[in-house]
Amino acid sequence: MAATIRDIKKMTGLSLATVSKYLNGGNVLPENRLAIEHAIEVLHYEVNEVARGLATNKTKTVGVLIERFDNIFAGTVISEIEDILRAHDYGTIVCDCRGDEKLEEESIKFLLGKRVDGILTIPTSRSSKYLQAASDREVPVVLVDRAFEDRDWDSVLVDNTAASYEAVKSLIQRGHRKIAIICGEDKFYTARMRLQGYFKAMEEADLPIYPRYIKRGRLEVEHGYHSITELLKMEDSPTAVFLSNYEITLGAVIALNEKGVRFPDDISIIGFDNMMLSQVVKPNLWMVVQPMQEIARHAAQMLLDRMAGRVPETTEKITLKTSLLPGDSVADLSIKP
Amino acid sequence: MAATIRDIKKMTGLSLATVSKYLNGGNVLPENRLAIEHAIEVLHYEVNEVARGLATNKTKTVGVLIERFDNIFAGTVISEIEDILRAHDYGTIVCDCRGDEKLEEESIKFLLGKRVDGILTIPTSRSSKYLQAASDREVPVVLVDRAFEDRDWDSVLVDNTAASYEAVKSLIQRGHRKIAIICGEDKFYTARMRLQGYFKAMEEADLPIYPRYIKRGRLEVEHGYHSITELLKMEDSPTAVFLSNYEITLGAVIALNEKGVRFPDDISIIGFDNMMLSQVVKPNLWMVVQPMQEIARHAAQMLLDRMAGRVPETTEKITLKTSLLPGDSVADLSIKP
DNA sequence: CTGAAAGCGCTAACAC
DNA sequence: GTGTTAGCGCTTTCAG
Repeated sequence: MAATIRDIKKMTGLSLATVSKYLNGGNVLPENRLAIEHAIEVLHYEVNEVARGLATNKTKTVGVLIERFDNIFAGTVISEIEDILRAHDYGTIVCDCRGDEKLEEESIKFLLGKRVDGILTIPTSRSSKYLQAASDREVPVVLVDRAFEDRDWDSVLVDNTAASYEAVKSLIQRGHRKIAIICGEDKFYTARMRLQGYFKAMEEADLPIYPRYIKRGRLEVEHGYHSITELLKMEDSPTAVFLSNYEITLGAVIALNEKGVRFPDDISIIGFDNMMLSQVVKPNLWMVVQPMQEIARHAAQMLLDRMAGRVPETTEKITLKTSLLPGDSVADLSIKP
Repeated sequence: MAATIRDIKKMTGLSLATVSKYLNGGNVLPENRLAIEHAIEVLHYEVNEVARGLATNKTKTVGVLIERFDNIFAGTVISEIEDILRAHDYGTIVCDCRGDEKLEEESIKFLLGKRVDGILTIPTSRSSKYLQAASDREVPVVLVDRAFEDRDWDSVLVDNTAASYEAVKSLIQRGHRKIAIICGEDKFYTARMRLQGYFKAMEEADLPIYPRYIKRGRLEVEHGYHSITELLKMEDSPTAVFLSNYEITLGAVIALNEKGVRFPDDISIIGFDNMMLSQVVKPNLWMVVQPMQEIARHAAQMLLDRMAGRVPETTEKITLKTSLLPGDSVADLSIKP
């Protein structure tokens, strides 16, 4: 059996309180300090975090709830978050809900049952109701990437509207007028924002908005694949398509490759979220890139602050900027009118 | 404050033992059962897993330690593992060590400090020494994807030698004789095994093995990029290259694209690990594909068994088979001699 | 089947 | 600065 604080009490002749105090960084006479350190060494003592958790009502673990793991955005962000939290001695318990709203709600309950000290989540549901349980127990929650409209929460987001606006604008500047967008369902915050950016850019340039050029659907490879296929089949095909999410981008590229449709010769495209993909594909893709590390850093820090009791008057919303990575997947129509 | 077992004791007039027994699925008089259930409902009672953990010396959490998260293989496997474990009421605490052996050892200590009931790991280090601490405390460990030669551990692997053998053999069958391999450093179990498969296929076909065609290096995009660049620069360039890992594949494809080297016209390639990539790239890549879901399922189940005390006489090693996904990235040299 | 009581390993008053 | 003591919320003997 592992050594306990009592064993080191016996070995040193000190009291539990003194040992505990040492363990928690309190002041102890130098000689006692040495004695304790010696005993710890000899007995291979290590704090039992569970017992400490029961006594302090803190588990030093945080829950991370996301849609799925095998996703470049989530993977990178979590990787970074985990590192930061561990450096602060927090463990990271992960759950993925696979886009299932019911599972998402259950996962919160699950994490709460594990008594996590805080929760970081990239929401799937449209409503924040599933977070109520955490809120009820005063477990701090920080939203990552997506927000809710039914209630404000502490969150770290990117300016999705601007991201999309700039991408579409750069298409317009290169002479494109028939521009399509393949995006997510309206239930996703990010999808709505990105569509808004599209509208803004089109309106600003006085370009007509055709509903047939707006392809809403699930944020999956299939949606990108089928939507771009449909766009290509139209009599009045767009000259450019904005692929407003990673999976969509992947699906669209696969479809173009399969059909032998060349970009930018036959159609121009701008993708989303994965710098690496931009280079793997030939010609290199124009890409909207999110500052994943920064997102992670801010989110982790915000949660750390909340857990430490540093709570601002109102909810805090941090919005970061995306960048637009140029490639060779957009034709410049303005030079040969 | 959240309701405790004592509150429901008060409300029902029953004893702690009875309530506890109910909570743990024991037999209780129907009327008492009802009373307890009512109290639970009213008080919003939920078991405090931390207190339970202290009493039972089980935390119902497992630690997962991997090299990195933003990696298709690890991401997919963990996603699956987490799902299975959660269904059994286990939480998953993740750590990534970023390929740092020291961090890897510390992470085990960290997980042990969190009192996980078991550990699942894709090792980074060459020696299993870092797992000793877990072993000492009799915390079950299951290795995923990579094994050690210094000691046997329970593990779920794939037959890497066969995977590689088949890939290289399929190149040979298509008339290739000058075949290169870009692989990982010898310190990685998987790298050694994959190289062995290459040797086996070459020897079997009586083909000479040139050291200059064997490019060992870090399992990163850069290694793939630079190695294929060097191979192309040789006077006596290989006609085919086996890219024995996902990052290497990515790097090689990027390099080929950048330099305008066409495959399979200028060089044939077979990649590794990501079906999606196979389709994103044009022409479609030949790919060695690992059964990630199966790996995850077996690993999770094995750990669940160990934690439940089902321990076999000797260590258990499960070896799964990979498959070879055909594409258009390999030229058939045998038809135009 | 139920109850009383001890204890898991640690923290946190509170006295000294 | 140190020791005593009383819990944290639950499980688990052992009687009844």
